[in-house]
Amino acid sequence: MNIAVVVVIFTVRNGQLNVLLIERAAEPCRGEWALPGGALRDGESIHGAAVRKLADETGVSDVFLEQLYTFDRLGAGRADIVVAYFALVDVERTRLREDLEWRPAWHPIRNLPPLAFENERILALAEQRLRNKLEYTNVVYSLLPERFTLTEMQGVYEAILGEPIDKRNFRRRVVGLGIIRETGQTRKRGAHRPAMLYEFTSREPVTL
Amino acid sequence: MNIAVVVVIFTVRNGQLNVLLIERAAEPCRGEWALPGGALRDGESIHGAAVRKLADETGVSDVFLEQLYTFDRLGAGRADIVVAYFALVDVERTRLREDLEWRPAWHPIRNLPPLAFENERILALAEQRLRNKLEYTNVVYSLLPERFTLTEMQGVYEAILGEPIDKRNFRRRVVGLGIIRETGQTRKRGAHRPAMLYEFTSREPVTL
DNA sequence: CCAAAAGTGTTCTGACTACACCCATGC
DNA sequence: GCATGGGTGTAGTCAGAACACTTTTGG
Repeated sequence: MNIAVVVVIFTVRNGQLNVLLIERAAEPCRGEWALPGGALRDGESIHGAAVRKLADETGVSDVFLEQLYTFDRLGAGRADIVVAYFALVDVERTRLREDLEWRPAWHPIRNLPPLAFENERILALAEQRLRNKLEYTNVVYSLLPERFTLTEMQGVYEAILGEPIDKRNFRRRVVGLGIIRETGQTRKRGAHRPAMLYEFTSREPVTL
Repeated sequence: MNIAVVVVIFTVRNGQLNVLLIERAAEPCRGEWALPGGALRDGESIHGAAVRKLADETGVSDVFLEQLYTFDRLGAGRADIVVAYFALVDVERTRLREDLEWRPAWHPIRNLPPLAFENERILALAEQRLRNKLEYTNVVYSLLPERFTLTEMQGVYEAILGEPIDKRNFRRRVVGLGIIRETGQTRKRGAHRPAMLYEFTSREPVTL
């Protein structure tokens, strides 16, 4: 039996939800795009393999990473069983590999190229799970830098949910839930009024 | 790589949440109890294996069955990877095998024997998932017969959530959500007023 | 003075909670 | 007539949704 791990790595970039894909340089499906992944190494746990893959592709490791679902018989893939994980990263912290052979690149989830190995199924499930988790957990911490403005945070929610949110209701909710707190510092950016900087009260996943 | 499937089969019996366990007749862990499961057969999908295991042990097949989580390195088990499923059955429809070698039996979840292969971890996750699903899906359909009284349905909720529920609020909620409808028929049982029989509007899992 | 983003309150509605009594039946 | 479970209504509270204007800043 052949087991592989794939990782759906999400980020928010330019106000859009993006996912990391890799252009396959080898057969099968050369030239198509696919989620980063690969076989388990000897003695490696599945979670360990997901952590490794994530770090390989983005250089980050202390982020939200969770098992998503286990598939079998995906397309014409080599693996019989594929354990999918999903991760959330702040795009500013990532350094993508500049590999000629296996090019990684961010793709807006609303405008994907054709994918290999039925990766669409995995992505659809991951996106749905992400949307759900936004509502009842603090996972958004993993998509933002240490300090951020409420407007930036709201932008992340809007990018993922795909619809505008009322500013005042949003502020009330997130502050009221206690997932963030004021730092007391402000940031000026361009010709704007300075904005209060916030931080997360917890950088571990918490169910609200 | 060695892959196994296990199935957490829940039912409600005597007002308590129960799970189906099997006493192991073979090494390793002979004499301990464990969740039903086993290796994948040749050419079988993981979902197919879960369906087969469920049918083997209970005789039912048209019930709620969903993938739960994928574990690795569980205890001293034979399999490297264990894909866990969970199922909900109406105890009245089941026929347990009367096997001398592999005795299956219902166990109240609040009073379990020692389990093999860290099956406690799987059970804890399954129970939590079940409680969550009760709140936002109609999965309870799979724990009740075709026709039932509201009191019976409420008893199932109370058994799973482990706390009493107000009768009037419960009725308002489930009827208001539209997950059940009146059949127009009533049932008399003992020295009681006849009770309206209800049925589920859908016997497929539905997210509310 | 203008453009751009930050910040701020109130009202309405629907959902959930808590709570107590009468009814139909079989024995 | 009594024990058993079936059935019903109301008031209070809270969370979420809708909604528009003023402030600070840099250019």
